[in-house]
Amino acid sequence: MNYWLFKSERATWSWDQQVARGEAGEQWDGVRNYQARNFMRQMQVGDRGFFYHSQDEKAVVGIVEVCAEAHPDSTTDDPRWECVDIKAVRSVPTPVTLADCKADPRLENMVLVNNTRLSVQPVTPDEWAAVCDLAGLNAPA
DNA sequence: GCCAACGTTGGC
DNA sequence: GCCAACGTTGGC
Repeated sequence: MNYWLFKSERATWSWDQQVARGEAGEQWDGVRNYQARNFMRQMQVGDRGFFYHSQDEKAVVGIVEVCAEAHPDSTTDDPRWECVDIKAVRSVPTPVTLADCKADPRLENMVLVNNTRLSVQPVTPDEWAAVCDLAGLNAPA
């Protein structure tokens, strides 16, 4: 199983909206970036991810699970763009802010810290465990 | 609201 | 195939 991080502006698609979709999940559409798309193509059902609010909150607020592998993005006719579906697993007890990540030496190489503009990115198992720790989860989700 | 970083586009 | 111009993202 692999770990990922999904960024969203709350005004565009919020964690509350994601949670409201329940088990059905929602397609992670609108990505128009090759790097981000390529990561989505690597995803498998059951992979886990962090849900991150960019711009205003700048924090990891929830855990999601991939529930459908990459398929054409229905929001465009352009065949280049694909997306996966994700569903909410749980909210985190304590949101982990970008500042928290920058301050933690375990996360100094995290993509979130070093490539601010990438909206879908991989997370290493060690980083996953460290962020879960900061989020107040006793065991990695 | 500004600006830095970065990706994409298009002219040559 | 290079590179300048431009647009977008996202932190501050």
